[in-house]
Amino acid sequence: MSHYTDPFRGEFDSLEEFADRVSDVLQCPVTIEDANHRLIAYSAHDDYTDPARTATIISRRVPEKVINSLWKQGTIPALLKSREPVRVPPIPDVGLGSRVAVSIWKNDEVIGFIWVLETNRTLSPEEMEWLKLAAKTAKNKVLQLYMRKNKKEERVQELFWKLLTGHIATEDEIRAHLAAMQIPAAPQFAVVVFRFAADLTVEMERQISYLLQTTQQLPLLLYTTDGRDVILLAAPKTTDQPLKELNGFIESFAAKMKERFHIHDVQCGFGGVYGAYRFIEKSYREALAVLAFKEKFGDEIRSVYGYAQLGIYQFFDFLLEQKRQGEWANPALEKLQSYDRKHHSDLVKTFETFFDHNENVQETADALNVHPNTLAYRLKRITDIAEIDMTDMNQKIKLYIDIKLAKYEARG
Amino acid sequence: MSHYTDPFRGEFDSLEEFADRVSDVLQCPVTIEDANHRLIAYSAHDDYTDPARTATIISRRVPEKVINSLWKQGTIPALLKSREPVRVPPIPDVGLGSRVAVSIWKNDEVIGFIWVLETNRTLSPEEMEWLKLAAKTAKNKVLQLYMRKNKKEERVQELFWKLLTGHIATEDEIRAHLAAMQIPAAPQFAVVVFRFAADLTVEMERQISYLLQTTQQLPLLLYTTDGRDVILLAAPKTTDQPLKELNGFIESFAAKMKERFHIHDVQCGFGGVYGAYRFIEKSYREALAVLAFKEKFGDEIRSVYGYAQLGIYQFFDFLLEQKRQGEWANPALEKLQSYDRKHHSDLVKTFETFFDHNENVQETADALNVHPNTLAYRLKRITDIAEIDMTDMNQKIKLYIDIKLAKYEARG
DNA sequence: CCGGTTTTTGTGGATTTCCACAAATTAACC
DNA sequence: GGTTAATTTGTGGAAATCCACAAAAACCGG
Repeated sequence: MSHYTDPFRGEFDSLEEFADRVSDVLQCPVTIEDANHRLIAYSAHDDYTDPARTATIISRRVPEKVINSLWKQGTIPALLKSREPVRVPPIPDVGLGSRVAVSIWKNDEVIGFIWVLETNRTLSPEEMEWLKLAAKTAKNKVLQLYMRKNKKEERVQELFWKLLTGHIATEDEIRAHLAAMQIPAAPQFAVVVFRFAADLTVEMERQISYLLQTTQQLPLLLYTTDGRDVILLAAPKTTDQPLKELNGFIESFAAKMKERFHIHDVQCGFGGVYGAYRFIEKSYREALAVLAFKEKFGDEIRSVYGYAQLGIYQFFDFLLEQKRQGEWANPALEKLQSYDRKHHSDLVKTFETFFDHNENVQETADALNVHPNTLAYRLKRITDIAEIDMTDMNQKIKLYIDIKLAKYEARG
Repeated sequence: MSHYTDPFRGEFDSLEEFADRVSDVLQCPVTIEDANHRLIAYSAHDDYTDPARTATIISRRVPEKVINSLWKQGTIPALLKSREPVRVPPIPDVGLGSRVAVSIWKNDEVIGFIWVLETNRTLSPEEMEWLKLAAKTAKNKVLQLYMRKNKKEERVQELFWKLLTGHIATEDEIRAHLAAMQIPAAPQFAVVVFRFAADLTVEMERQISYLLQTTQQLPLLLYTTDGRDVILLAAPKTTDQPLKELNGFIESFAAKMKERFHIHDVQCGFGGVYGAYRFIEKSYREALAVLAFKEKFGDEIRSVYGYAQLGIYQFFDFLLEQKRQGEWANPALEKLQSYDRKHHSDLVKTFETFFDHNENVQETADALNVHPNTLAYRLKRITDIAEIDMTDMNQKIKLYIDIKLAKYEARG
């Protein structure tokens, strides 16, 4: 094929026009997406599209489950690796018919995709080459869009930082700014922070951004990064169980980071869920607090992400301060500790573990590798030595808190 | 009988001498006690005494169990009412042989007792009259002792107040003062405060003092009063389970106040058990804190006396302060509360009660008058509405604390 | 007042806890 | 090194919890 026969020569006013042209050439419906699978353009005069394409056009983004399938099935990894068109077998589960795709490149980076739906025909090898050519031709247009988006993105990030640091005071002012940036209002939201093992590289940032953009579990209003942190403003859809939603999102995000990009070691915390924008700063501080605690109490609160689930740790900073200045003694704990030292026993740890496991005898015994009766014996011993009443939740709680607080202090 | 034949005429150098004289006249062992059953004097040249008397002389006070028997059996009440001698049948349980007793009066107040042990004889009516006369004669001598004791008592009380208010700084200085007042050293102690319904009357003060003086459950180093408070420095004998000892003492004190003097409505609190005198002030403050909490959380901590048993309430003042200045929100609690308001339900109370009863299903269901399954249902409801995980002690504790804290704030 | 939802109570059975007692093992102290 | 005390493990039966399912009863919005 020579460039003399290039069917995509000439000027195109818009990407829509270009999509139509490609569609004309290949006699198939065509969709153009950016690197994050957001719809950029699509060919209009098609008689047939599959459900996946319809959904993509309606919501202006590829449905997440479709993206997931394409990842699992290997199409997207292939597109990210090679500039060659890739044929995608149908995936009826997600309403995806047979299609051919190619990635759009700028230097070494993929900045978009062209999808061709093979409705009632199969592309010939020559047509596949044309498609490749189309991808090259699309590059500049897509890039312009990219630049515009990036500019906007920068302004949005600046706004986000102002919110995170509490530099915009009134609710109305915040609303005005957000509206100006086309950021939709949300009845409630929380700041989510992902913290990686090391400072983010450009490559990682792209991968993260990709994951976040393609996530549809819950709307993400704002996004920025800071050193090794990725900071989001997430808006749970239900007022009913927002925490559940956030937890689900975080776990799936972490799972995907691992699966697709082999990045482990992602910590995460999110602050309180609030309904007024002026609490963004607070939610951010809380998210950071969660991360700080996770560093100190790694084991205990591994599966905790939300500030609300931090439970008693929420006021540990206060308590510690109190403990340090005042004479905060817990004779019960001291007695147990001195007993442990003297008899090389593990009463404190036993009690702590017992509570860590929700006072469940079986679980605790397993965790400590002892017989349930041993546990019972030790607990009875604790009641005697520490003079605490195991039927009095109040006293038990106090001891538990003091144990954890001592740990916190030691690691402080 | 005329006063011409008064066998107790003349001067006596000491009460010992007088006791011997009475013993000579009545041909029986004689013991003289003050109003609080402390030994003042006893006749020396007796061939036989019963175990109760021996014990009294050895420890310079009547054993508590003997006093208890004499109260139960009616002797002491009788002596406190009438100036007539009273015959006491033997009480073998406490080693008490048959005896005759008479009270020593000053105006309308009993200031002491004379006990005559009927070893191998029974006093004749005439001898009973002599005994009555002896009581009259003893009055002045006993009174002198009383005055001296009161003077000393005043100085001791002054010292106690200095300790309670932290006006003596160094440990050595405190030790010196206590030694000068003949107050024995103790390895550990706590400040105990009894609070009565109204300001103490002279009469009540005497009764309280009587009870405290005759208590031998644990040594009381210092004693004073303040409005409706009686303040003690108590020294538990065992370092092992001092709290148990203190609790026992308090409960028996309250029981006796009720039984013997029909005084109910005695609140009590005691501070931490410390080993250094400079902590007396702290222990006192803690005791007062316990009483303050008991006023607000009457039901919940009815059976709590010790600061150590206050558990989480210990840091409630502090938390409340935080809550009031910062924005301390618990979305979980708020959701529950709003649900309760909307549906006229009792989820918050249910959870609170559940924890008050140590997460015991049966007990809680009884306390709330509902079926155990109802309780289970409500708890499940709570997990959904408040989005808290009932298998996570940490979150449960946080909610519990916030519930109690809200209560505390409301009553603050 | 009706129809659907929420709440309460009931039943039964598998599982767990609780308790008391005892044997076996370990630690501690002359 | 031997003896006592402390700790761990085992056994068995009564009691309590947990769970699923279902029938009442109460509540609510139209």
